[in-house]
Amino acid sequence: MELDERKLQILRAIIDEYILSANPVGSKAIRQSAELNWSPATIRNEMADLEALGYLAQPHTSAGRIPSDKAYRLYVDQMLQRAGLSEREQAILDGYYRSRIDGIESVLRSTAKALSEITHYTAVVMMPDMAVNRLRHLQLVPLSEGKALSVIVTDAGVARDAVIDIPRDMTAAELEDISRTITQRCYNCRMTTVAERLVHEIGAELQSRGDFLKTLLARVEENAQSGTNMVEFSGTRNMLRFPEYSDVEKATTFLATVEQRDAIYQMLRKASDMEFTITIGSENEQEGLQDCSVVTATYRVNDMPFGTFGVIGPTRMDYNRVISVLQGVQQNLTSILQSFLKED
Amino acid sequence: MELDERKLQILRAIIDEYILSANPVGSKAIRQSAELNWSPATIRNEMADLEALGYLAQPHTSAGRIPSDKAYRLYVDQMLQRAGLSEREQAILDGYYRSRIDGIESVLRSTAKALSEITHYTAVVMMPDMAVNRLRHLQLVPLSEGKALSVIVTDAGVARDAVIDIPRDMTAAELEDISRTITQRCYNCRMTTVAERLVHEIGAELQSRGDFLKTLLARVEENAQSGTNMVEFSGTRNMLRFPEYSDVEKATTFLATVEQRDAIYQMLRKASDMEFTITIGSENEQEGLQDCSVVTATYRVNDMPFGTFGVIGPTRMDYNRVISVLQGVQQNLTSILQSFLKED
DNA sequence: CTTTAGCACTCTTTTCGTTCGAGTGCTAAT
DNA sequence: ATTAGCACTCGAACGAAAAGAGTGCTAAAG
Repeated sequence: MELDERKLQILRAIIDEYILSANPVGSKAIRQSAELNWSPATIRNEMADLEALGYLAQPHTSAGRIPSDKAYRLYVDQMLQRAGLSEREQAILDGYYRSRIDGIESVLRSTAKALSEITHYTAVVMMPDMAVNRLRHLQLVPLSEGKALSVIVTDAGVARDAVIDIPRDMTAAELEDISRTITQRCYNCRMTTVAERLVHEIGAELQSRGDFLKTLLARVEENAQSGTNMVEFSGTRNMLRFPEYSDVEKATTFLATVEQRDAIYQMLRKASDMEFTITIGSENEQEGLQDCSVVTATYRVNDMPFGTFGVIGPTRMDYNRVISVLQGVQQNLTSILQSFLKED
Repeated sequence: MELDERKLQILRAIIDEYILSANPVGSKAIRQSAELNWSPATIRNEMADLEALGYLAQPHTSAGRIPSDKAYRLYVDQMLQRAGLSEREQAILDGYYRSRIDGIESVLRSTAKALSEITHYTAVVMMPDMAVNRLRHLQLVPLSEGKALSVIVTDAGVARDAVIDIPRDMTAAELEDISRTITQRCYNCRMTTVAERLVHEIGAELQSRGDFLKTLLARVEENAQSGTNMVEFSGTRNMLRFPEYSDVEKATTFLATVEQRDAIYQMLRKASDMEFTITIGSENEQEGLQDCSVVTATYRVNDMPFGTFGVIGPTRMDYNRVISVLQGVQQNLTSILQSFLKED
């Protein structure tokens, strides 16, 4: 049995309708909503076939059909219709971008908020991954005896800080000296290579402080990739509006999954090779997202993939709109970040 | 009609029971659970009195009584029994504090997580308010033509950064120069006075860049108090577990209120005068928290109030435990921060 | 005068059977 | 190959009845 044109049309109509209503859709409903001119009986026959092929499922004998994950997969692979941002959507986005913007992270946070407001799903953004960026400045600021704050600034305009231990006899001047030396020597090095370079080139120069430098490097590296707080959510509560989460139990597991930021971060990292990804229901490895779909987009600066953001919603999410919105936001985001960071 | 000893005992028993069960409590239930030796009839009479006095309410004629906000107020004012952290609770807290700690903000985030795990309510922490802190370092790092990143470090070990516009002809050396000058001149000034001082003392020195300095100052000031992301929540989903939020509608409004971070931030700021505050139900000004109670504690470093954290839960929260936990956490937090930042 | 046993009453919650309706699969006619 | 017709299935909605929890009041007991 093959998927002929009619079966596809019917399947599509069912998916469209189900996305809209969240209710199992029957043969009559389809005919009306999609203006298909076959009789309900014919449609029923086709639906039985589609079920046998695994594209549809029936919650119980006397209910309509709901699309399976396999159906959504087909839908997004073959039936997607991309559009741009609507005027209203662009306006919302602009609104967020017009407000105080004081760095990449705040742009990204605003992006998350806009995304969740526009789509009414849960939005998630990954903060830029420092590993691919280049060092612009390292500053060690003395705090108290034995403690200092290390601040790293990258070419992407991202700063990260951490309290570190320093030898008790280290002076402010010495810290300043180390800061300057490292900054000069490693200027424009990728964060991943700062450590090597330091060991090779500076070792001799600052030899007396070898031990300290080693721990410092370890901290810098750790700091650069620190996964905590590397992912920001917005609109998690939107999920509660959907009938699939009217059961508080389900809503709670969803929120628990999301509060587990690490897992989501890993997911986005994996997605960061691809310009777009769509992961449907059971395709999600992450436990607790099996009833969700995740759509991601990766933004770039100077043609380097920079970070990933996305939308999480029920499997019956409006893929057309979500993909359109993500694409639009991706463009907006790219151009804003570009204006921050144009190569000089 | 007065509140004699018996009425108080009964009221207390009702509150204790209601906190535990969330169900209206009747005259029999009380007698059993609290081992009060009056007959149900007597207790009923007293309950009628307590209702007349406004301490109890009846959802409907044939139900038990539930405590009013007024009752909780009496309860927390007169009947609170503080205890320390239990061993289990201290262990949870230690667990969070043992993990990567790379600065005040991460300590605070861990605190929020621990608090929500320990209490099973929603925890909230306010990030330290820079206004009271002193400048340790200001660094301007060039990013691209016309853009730089300004980084401020305070004596509290907190760094804030913002992308700023700079004159197109400004060189890296000049930026470095300005950074050094400001750092030297304003070292250990309160953030609130940095602006003044700059205008008075440095104006002459860096006069040619007067305009730039003015905008820079404005940005610094704005940056120091920037309210965004100044408050961190943990365990908002815990609220869904409580029967008072089994209605998805209510849960949604709660989450919406919380996602409105500004309002909560203002609330915590107001609470930051007091070592502890307890705000019960309708006492909350914030719309959407009328069915919640908020308990806050303020942590100090070097005897300066530094920031505030707290717990949000249903009005029938376990005030005894929450206050005990907050007190314990406050002590732990104070000693950790002190170790970071001891005056030198 | 206070306390308590007893009881009728109220109001919600639960249960259970019935009906209703949406949708199906099959059969037979077109 | 398509479609009209029809019997059948099964959840959702409804409603009456029963159960249950708790009260307020009255009158008796301490």
